Amino acid sequence: MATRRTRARIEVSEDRGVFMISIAAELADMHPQTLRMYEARGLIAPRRSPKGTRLYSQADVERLRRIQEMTAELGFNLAGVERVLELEEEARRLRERILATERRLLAERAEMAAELERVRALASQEIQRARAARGEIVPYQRGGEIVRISGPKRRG
Amino acid sequence: MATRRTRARIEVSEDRGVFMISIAAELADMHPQTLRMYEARGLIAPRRSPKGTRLYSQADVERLRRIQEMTAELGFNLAGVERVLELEEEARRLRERILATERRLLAERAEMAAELERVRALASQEIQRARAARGEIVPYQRGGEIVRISGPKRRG
DNA sequence: TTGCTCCTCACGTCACGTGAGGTGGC
DNA sequence: TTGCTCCTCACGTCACGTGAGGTGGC
Repeated sequence: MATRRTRARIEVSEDRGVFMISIAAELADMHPQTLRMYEARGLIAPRRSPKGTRLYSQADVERLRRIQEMTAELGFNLAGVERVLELEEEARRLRERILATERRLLAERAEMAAELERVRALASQEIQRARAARGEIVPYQRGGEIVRISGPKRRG
Repeated sequence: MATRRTRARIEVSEDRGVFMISIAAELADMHPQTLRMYEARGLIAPRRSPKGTRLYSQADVERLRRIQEMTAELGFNLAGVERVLELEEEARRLRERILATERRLLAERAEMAAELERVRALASQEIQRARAARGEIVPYQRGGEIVRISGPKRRG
């Protein structure tokens, strides 16, 4: 194998427990004891090593930072933090649902427009066929008539 | 005027200031001083009489009850209460928007179905006209041909 | 005068964060 | 041994609720 010139950044799953409590506390700018307290209150649930040591994931640290922001900067108590986290999650889901519904609206519009186009084309064909019904040859310039969606109907 | 047998319930606008602080406090199950404190913190804004007496509306009392629930039962502090009230309002607006978008989806579907029907009817008419073009009489039973939305096209 | 209003100040309580103290395994 | 982990207990601080105290107008 060739010698590596650049170091690859280690890829770690967001949910994998990788930080022991002292590291997680430092990353979240909290006291380690505070993390234990939050766990006792059910605000955070780090994994444990086989020996019982807490292992915090990237996502855990992210959550801790959000909690830190709410308690230290915004002044919420822990009961409020729990509810706010729930409500923000709910708002996120609602926004997703709005996006999905709006996308569906656009998709159905396109679908219906295509359907209308198809129906118009078919109608045009049928009219051609009806005109040519008795073996007559229909001149090309008279055959381009199209049925319009709306507005006054055109007469040839 | 005839004597009234039944008393009409007095109709009061939701936003009209009608309760003095002692009444509002009793209705919200709070200490009057607590209401003054909440006002100082910007959590509630009762109107004032010309003399300066606070006048709480039905909506104010409703809001106070919600706050009372959040502080006394759920244990939020006031910073949390403020944020939760905001987020609940946001969730309410998002849900409204979902309903509006879904209603619009249904309306557009109906509109497009009607449009398709109109185009099909027009096409049918054109075909009739084409067949009758040279003064021929088109028998009624052959004239009912319709352009189909989808599926294999029918041949007469 | 009584009972309300207005206001400010102060105290008690409780939640929360953190420090201490003692244990155990790399 | 050092420095981490685990745990429980206890204390300091701060927010919040409420009581007290003094004022003023129906």
